[in-house]
Amino acid sequence: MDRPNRRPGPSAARTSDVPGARVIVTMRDVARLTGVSQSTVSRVLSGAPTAVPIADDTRDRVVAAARALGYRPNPLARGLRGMPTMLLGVIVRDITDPFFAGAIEAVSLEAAGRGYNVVLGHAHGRADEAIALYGVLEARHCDAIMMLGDMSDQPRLVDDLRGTHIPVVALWEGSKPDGIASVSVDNDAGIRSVMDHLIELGHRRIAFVAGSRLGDIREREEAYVAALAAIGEPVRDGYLQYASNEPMGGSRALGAMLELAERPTAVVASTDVLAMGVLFEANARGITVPDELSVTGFDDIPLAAFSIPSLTTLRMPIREMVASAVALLIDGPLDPADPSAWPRPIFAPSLVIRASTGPAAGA
Amino acid sequence: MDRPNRRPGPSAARTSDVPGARVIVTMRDVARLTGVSQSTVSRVLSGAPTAVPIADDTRDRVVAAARALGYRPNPLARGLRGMPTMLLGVIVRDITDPFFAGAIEAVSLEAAGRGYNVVLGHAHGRADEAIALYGVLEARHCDAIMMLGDMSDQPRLVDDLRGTHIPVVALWEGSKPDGIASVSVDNDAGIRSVMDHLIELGHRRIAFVAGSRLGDIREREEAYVAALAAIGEPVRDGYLQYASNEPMGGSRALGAMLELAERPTAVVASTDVLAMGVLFEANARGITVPDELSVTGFDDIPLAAFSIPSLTTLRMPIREMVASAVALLIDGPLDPADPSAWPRPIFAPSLVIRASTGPAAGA
DNA sequence: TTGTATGCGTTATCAC
DNA sequence: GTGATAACGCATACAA
Repeated sequence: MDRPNRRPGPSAARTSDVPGARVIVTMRDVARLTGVSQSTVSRVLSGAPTAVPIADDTRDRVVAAARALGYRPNPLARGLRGMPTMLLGVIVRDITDPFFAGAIEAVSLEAAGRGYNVVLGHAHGRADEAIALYGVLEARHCDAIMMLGDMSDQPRLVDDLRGTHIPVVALWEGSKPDGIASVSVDNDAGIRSVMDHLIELGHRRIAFVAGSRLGDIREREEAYVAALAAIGEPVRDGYLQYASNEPMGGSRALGAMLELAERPTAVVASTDVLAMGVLFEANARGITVPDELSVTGFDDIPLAAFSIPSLTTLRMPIREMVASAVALLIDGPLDPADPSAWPRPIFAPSLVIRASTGPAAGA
Repeated sequence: MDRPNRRPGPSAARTSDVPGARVIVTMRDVARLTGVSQSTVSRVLSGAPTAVPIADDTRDRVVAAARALGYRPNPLARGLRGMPTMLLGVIVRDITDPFFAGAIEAVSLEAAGRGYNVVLGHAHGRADEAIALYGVLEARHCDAIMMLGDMSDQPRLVDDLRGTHIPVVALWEGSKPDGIASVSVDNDAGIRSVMDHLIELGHRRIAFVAGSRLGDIREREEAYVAALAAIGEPVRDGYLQYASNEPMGGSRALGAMLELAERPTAVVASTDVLAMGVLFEANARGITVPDELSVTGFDDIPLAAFSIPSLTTLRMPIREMVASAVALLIDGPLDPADPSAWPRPIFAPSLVIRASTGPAAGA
């Protein structure tokens, strides 16, 4: 006999206890107070619609007692019994990326609307890998898991996920199939539309800043190369810069580009955060945007409309994508037996033209 | 006999199963395969240092079997037994605030370092209130709870928290005592130091933009008023603007201030996000920062160094504060019996002078 | 050194 | 209508 839990005594949970040291009140406590059996209490309190009819009188008394004692169901016990935990696991690479922060907000909202809570696992960088997430996963303590961003550089994690028995869906992992259901954005269409926009403005010397968000970014990069090829332009030396997804990355990338003999007249950044850095660096070097240099981003983070000048970018349909992912997870037609039949919705971003793009100098 | 869990049969969890439909393997499965009892498996696998000695041979076989079967401990069951869940509950008002995003990152990192995972509860706005957090709290399913930002406009939530039996600490709630342990920042000292900085630069007509982060913001506002009083300046009409904590808020606030007959020469924004909006609006109206207008923020979010011009602000010692809060929670000297003895550490922000502040025009 | 038995708080399956 | 009772997966007091 052992009782690791603090529990002062059998007749605990009196109204006036040591303040701040409230006690765990279980169904048995409620049952004792009501004078019924614990299983009756369960029937009343578990919310199971009407498994069997219950006397109104009994029900009322139980409810009253439960309230009086301050009864709270123990989700651990419920979970152990196989009930849904109403927890949605979310694994994200980087919370500090405003884009993902917005996505988390959207997930959290969508989840709340369905009565779910969000458990956030943070995949900070490669190093910590699955460690930080282990609990969240092997936990199987969430009813479903959502991955935000491409984690394919963490093979162990992806394996773990694939091996789990609860539904998993990946958002923004890029649209390669890897045995995980996914909801993605049409990066190719997005980049094509900014490129078209710039080309229409007369730009030909268009550079690109790739970021560290992996899957999505790679697709954007490829789309950039393809779009350039489509108008018969080469990817000039130094026009394709790789940076970590921070303002500093964009700043450095532009710095490098400005060293070039043939400077670009436009820079397509693969994320808004990078674009912010590009704008900053341009300003620091006395280059006027958009007169001397056009700049575009991707994501349309909240601050994109307030950069100087405001940023032309691609708006991500975050809410729609998140809603779609949550639906997949919860209303879940994700038949484990046939992953090839899983839907893989793809959403289109929309071009938002603001003040950071203009006609090419001398066009 | 009921079994809500999917479990194909006793000898399940074979290596080659239906892919994607893995099975739940328990200690009993491991025990059966090893030929020992479930409790021996528990002793080996639970990691309890050396409750009692175990034969090396047995241990090895158990470990091997566990690995072969892909055994994962069930945290629900562990939790039910009263073991720590290694979960840290974090409740935050607004993830999309880059400051809080950074804080969450810090918490997540600090928690991971101690083997904890983070469960995020999102307190989006007043409306959803405790609802979204209910699970996280009454759950008592986290070992400890951390509140990020002032939630005092959600009295029900705060009550729930105070009534809970696990340690709770509030970060950035402002330093008013309300029966919850807290770690806060010295808003007064912070604002005093920017005000001193501006005053030294010759500014007298200094305006303030208050934001919606409640507790902290109120203190900053009071400090602003006090600092002005200290140099014998009144709070001029329209110099104290209230805005929601978004760039647009700052933008509108500056707009209003520019209508005034006596325009301010400096604007102290209560957060960096607001300051971004102020910078944007100033630029939109052709007002040069810092020549015609000095602008300051509070928080030092990552983008603050990359605004145009880069923002003079107060750096929040996030990591130190978070570490302190986590220590309080986990190494926890939080005696429930005596809340008045709880430590309430206060950290000082440091002034970071960048390009958005300069001498007052005509000084 | 290992096995047996018990209980954590629930839900679900029986009887009554 | 309601009350016993058996699990859920795990950790431990106790016996062997």
